[in-house]
Amino acid sequence: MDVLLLAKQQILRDLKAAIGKEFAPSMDDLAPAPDVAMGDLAFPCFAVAKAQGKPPNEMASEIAAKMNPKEYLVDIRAAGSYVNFFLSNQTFGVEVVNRIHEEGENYGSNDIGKGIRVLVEYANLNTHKDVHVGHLRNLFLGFSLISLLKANGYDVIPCYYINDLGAHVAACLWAISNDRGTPPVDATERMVYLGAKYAEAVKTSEADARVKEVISAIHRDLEEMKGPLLPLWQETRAWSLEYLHKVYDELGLVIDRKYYESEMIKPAKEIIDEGIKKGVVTHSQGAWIIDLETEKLGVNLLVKSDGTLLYNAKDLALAYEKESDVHPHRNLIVVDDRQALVFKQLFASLKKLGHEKEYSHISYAHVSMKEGAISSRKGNVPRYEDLRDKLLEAAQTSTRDRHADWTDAQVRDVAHAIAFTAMRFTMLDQDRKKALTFDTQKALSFEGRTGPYLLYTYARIQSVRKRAGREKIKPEMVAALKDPAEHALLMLLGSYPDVVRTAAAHYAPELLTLHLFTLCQAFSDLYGRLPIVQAEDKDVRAGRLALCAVVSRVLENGFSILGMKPVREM
RNA sequence: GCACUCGUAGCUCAGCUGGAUAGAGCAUCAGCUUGCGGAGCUGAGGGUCGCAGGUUCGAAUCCUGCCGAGUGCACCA
Repeated sequence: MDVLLLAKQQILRDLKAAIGKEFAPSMDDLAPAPDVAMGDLAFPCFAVAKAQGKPPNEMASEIAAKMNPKEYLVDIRAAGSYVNFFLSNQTFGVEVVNRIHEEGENYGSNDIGKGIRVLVEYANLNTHKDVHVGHLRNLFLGFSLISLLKANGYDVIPCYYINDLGAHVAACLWAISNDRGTPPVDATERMVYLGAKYAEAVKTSEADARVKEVISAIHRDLEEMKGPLLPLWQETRAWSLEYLHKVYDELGLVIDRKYYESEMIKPAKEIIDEGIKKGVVTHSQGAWIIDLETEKLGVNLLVKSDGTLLYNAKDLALAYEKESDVHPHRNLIVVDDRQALVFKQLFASLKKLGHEKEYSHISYAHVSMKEGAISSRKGNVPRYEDLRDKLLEAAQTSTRDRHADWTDAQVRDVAHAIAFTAMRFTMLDQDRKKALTFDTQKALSFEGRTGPYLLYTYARIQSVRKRAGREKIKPEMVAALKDPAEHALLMLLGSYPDVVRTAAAHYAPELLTLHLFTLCQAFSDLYGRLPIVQAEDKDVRAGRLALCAVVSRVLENGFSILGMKPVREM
């Protein structure tokens, strides 16, 4: 049970007793106080004052005078038009620390989503294309949403949908088939090669309509699984999938089900045929469409006039496949916001076809590099691997500088954790609807509000605990703590379950990164000013060590949701 | 032109469904180490919350209009 929630319930009960029956308590009535010195939770008296025809500040004094601090509360004070409540370290603090100590890795989890199956589609990369930094936002966002939903008790099934057969593949194969050179063997070089060939094909076909015709014919052949380039498709597809899986593994992504666009062609055609019979799919300008003008969504173009299927058509099939495979209560699709209209069209089209299920497009804005825009048509695309290697190198250098005595393996492991944490944190620590500017210099600096800062704080805590020796943790000793920094820490620890809840409800992992950062700042404040192992008072020392243990635990739990791996030393 | 998203400090961003003096990181300046890890901590300067109305006891937050930026709008994915 969430201790903060219990405390809020108590305050609302007490408020009702003090105000009277006309007051209908709601969790929204309690706001956080602006400053720890003013209290922990605040009740604004404006509404009640108005109802009783009294000035709000008088109302606040009156209510405060009627209330007595007990149970979770240590003090109640009127301040202006607010009644401020101070939570007690003796009761609230001890209980929070006890809960964390007892629940361990489950602290922060709840079962709100029990029995609700959610299918999360993400990591929809393409074959025959390289992975670049923009994709990372999708991968990390998807991963953290999956673990957030799991932490809230949902039955989560992650899947990906890979486009292994589309116009881009046909174009790429055309360029390769014209290439007299020998394709590279190295996995990375192969991806760069495929990307270059694709860019070449786009350039040529834009200038020459005949080339466009040839590529279109290749596409038609592939859809029917025939033609001279089929073996090349199979081979290059295998290169790509091998590479993509290497990336997914490296990033620790979880994927339970795998869908491929090449498998959607047949079912898509069947759905279209059925749609034609129903009169939902109609012929227009040589193409097959679903008219969504009445929904103000334009037209959903399914089949091009050259007879090949568009991505929109195959998405219809995917929806049917996912439904029959998994029977989810809710579908989340993590795709960037440029496809917002496409998804609105998809959902409206499904509805017209009689497929009414719950779908949400979890959109996010694009990633740009501070150094310049990302464009797949240009050669300056920041490749995922290039960024990763740059980060790894920087992390190795700084780790080596700090630990001349470490083995190469030690340095490598820690540098790996630091580099990947830096990447993940940067990609997640922002509202997903806002365009993200990835600043390599900033990411490499590892200072301030960054993943490495959180890791560093965690490592310092481990160091303190190691120094303290193997002492039994005594949660009840936090009752002895008097400093505002210690109290602030208890509040942050107590509100962690609420953050896990809210972050999942809003599909907003940045609420979690923010909370963890704030927790680290609060700990650093305490660490800088107050002795822990060397505290003179035995109880205070035990209380602070208990705090170290539970802060450490909450950081681990948060890291785990975000996919960040803490290190004990760095 | 229409639609969606965004406009908060020099820069990058918080500010959850309206609540007290709008916060953090970076950058700038000034400090802190014979102390548990300085990838840290403390302090200072820096804001007409794009603009104008409206709703409300109360608006960065909700509504309307305008301005600006990004993205999308039939054969790319």
